[in-house]
Amino acid sequence: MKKHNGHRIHILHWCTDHAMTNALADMELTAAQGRILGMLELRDTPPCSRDIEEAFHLSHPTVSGLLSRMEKKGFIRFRPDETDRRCKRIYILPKGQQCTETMHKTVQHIESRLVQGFTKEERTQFTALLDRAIANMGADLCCRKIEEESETHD
Amino acid sequence: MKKHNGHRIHILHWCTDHAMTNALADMELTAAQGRILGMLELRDTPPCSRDIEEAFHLSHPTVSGLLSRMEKKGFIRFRPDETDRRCKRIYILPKGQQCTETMHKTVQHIESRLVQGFTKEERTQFTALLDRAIANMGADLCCRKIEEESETHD
DNA sequence: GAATATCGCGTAGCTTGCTACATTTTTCGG
DNA sequence: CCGAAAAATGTAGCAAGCTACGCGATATTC
Repeated sequence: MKKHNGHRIHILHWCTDHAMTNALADMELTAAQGRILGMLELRDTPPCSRDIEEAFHLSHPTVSGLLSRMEKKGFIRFRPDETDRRCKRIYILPKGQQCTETMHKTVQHIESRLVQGFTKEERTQFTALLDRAIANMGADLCCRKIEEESETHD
Repeated sequence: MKKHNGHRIHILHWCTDHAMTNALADMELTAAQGRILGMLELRDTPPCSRDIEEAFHLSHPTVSGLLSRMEKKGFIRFRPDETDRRCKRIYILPKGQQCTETMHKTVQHIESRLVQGFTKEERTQFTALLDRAIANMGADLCCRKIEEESETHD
């Protein structure tokens, strides 16, 4: 229908997200929750909500909701920080630990499927063009904070 | 943080959607509502919900919610079909009509910003690679229905 | 040391996406 | 012609994103 690159990105995002959702559904994990679990596993010190917000560029109510659902399902556990009584550190539980391997495999699987059939040069160029497009959108920093610049249309 | 193409697509989607949201905020329109409005304008015959679901690959409760909010804000109006009493046709109202021009300009603006600084060859290749990636994800048909094929990880 | 600012988190309430089920109307088969 | 299937919509309830506001704990400043 629409032949815009924006539309293509929309579809591609939909596909990868959907593939992730499907792959994790058996474990009662959603895509967003899986991503958090994968991050928890890589950390040596248990993070607090704030750390997750920054890592994924999400608002704190969003993270709060995700974590409480993950806690309810037994993937993680909260425990108050010993020195700073404001923050609750997030500990991954065995049930959560078990899912991380599948999670990482799924990410890899989707990654390889995305560029299936691409030559080495095409893969390099694909990544490079995506990065340049991101930079064009003013998000080379990391995404977030683009405001105040969409009024360039005469 | 993550160096996956999947992550890049995630960010890019976030950026384009955010840019659209910002550009339409003044008119009390959200990105999803704007897209629908843009489609309404191009049609000669007023569509029913079903048509919109198919055009954007959305579920009918999603479309239903979008439309009812758009109706509440005075962008559109429902009117029962004369022959088929099941479906309600969707008519764009003047207030909605006024927004479509800005909508289309915004889409164009984002499009050109995305590939800003790309040579003609790079633009062609970018589009081609995106299309191939979409086809790889099993969505060459249009997206949707990928199920039953994410278990290829040994 | 007390007042104030900042930080981490919680809750309320919104939009947009989904699935699953119900309802009504149309269509189709016997 | 009547009953069953299919089609269009509606409703309930959930996940994941957001902003705005509030509250308690820590930090800072005078």
